[in-house]
Amino acid sequence: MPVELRDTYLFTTLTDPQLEQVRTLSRKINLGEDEVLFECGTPASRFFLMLSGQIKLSRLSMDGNEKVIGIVHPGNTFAEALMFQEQPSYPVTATAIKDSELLGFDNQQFSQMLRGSVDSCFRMMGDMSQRLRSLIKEIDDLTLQNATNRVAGLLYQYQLMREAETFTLDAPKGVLASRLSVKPETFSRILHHLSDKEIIRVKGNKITVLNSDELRELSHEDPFTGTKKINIPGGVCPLTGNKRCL
Amino acid sequence: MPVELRDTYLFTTLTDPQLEQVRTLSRKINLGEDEVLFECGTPASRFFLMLSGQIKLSRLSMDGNEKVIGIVHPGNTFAEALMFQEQPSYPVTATAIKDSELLGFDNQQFSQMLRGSVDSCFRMMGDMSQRLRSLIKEIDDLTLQNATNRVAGLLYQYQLMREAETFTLDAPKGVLASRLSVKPETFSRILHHLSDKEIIRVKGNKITVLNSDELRELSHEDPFTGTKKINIPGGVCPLTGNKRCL
DNA sequence: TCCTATTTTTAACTACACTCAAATAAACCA
DNA sequence: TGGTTTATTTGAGTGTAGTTAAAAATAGGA
Repeated sequence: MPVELRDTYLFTTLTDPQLEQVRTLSRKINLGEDEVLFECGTPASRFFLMLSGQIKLSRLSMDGNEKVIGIVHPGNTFAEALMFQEQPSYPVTATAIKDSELLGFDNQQFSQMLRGSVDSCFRMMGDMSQRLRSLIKEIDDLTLQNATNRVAGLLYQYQLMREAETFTLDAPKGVLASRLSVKPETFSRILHHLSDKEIIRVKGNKITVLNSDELRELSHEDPFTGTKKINIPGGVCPLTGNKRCL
Repeated sequence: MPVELRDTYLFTTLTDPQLEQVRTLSRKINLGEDEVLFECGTPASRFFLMLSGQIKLSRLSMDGNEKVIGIVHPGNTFAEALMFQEQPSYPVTATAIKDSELLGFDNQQFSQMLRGSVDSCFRMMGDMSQRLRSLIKEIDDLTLQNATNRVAGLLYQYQLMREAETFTLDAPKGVLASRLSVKPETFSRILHHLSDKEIIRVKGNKITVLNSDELRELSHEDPFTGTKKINIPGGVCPLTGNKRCL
């Protein structure tokens, strides 16, 4: 199904004329695999809505190591938060990892339109708030969880999203590894290890979850809220009866 | 100097009557050292402005490890982004590490006021955008920089902010260590090591920078923009002539 | 289909930062 | 002031994930 402008989180509160205005501001962009949309450090004048394909957002360290900060899927917008900075520059490089179609929106013009719609401002703020939350979770993962926890967490998320025991990893393992801040070799070893313990079965990029409970346990995620379990002294989550959750 | 409401980033665009309204919504809060303002996972109904003291924002892993996500200083607001979530709950625990005074603002009421001021919405979005950027930098630090780089980065930031070769670490070393996701022992060892190389001199919590260039080099920060240097294939930062920077 | 290029896996080894333990230093309070 | 607690430092040993290298599997093109 094609992505509809009005179904996009950021645009749902717009009136028809506003939506039409937004449509006229947008420019269609096509990217081939491995093509770069923008590079880290360059001035940011547009933000984007994915229509199809897949894009990775990444940073490169001085010694040449790449860290994938995020993977963008159809229906998602990205780089919109930069609109509100003085002299915005992209903090990541965006590279298509599949042939992709997207819409680009001019920051200035969109910002102008936002001024006419407090509702859209609130949408935007909800969106940014969500992103902040997920980045905090990410920092939590990086600092308080080990590599196995993170891999388990990824697989558990896949299982929840696909609502199936068997699913396909939709990005190359190397990219997923970098997303988790783990080397490809380590990622491979961990998958193997989880196989040995009969928690999952791996066949190429197809994964079957054999023991979902154990996987969730390893991922330190809360079953009900789908969020990270964290230890609060004496605290119990009012929703789940589990230890209090984020 | 006491913190003035109208000098606070979030409130500077408010009109006098709006500011007065905000003032009436605020409630003064006093915290003693080690007192907890809110706990991770509890429902969030207010956000805060620091007037004096110091507060740490932290998370606890299942096995009891603490990670300090941030340290809040007078003049800063925190937890305001939660206002825009459906059923907001604090993603961190806030604990005073010095006796502190703050103002609490009711989310509902403040949100209502925001609807009357697009300018303030834009302030808020600028604020959140900034926070997003700093969290991305944080993830960069955690994944692409080693412990020494991070400690050097912290010291370099102190030096820039204080505009002095000699400065005082304003939080216990253990807290700073956790802020950097490093164990206190490792933090201590790295300071010692930097002393040995005559890059800094350490005397209790007083640090003197002896070799600022070397410190900056170790921190991988860009001298001009004050932001992280990252490697972009073939790219040079137009501002600094350095490798392109974030 | 073969051949090449890329990705993934396996294996042996290494190192950075952690753990554990104890000594020292600093802060706190009676 | 002395005595207790807490924070910091130092030392020795360990483990997790990274590095290096090479084999195996997979994908892609002629």
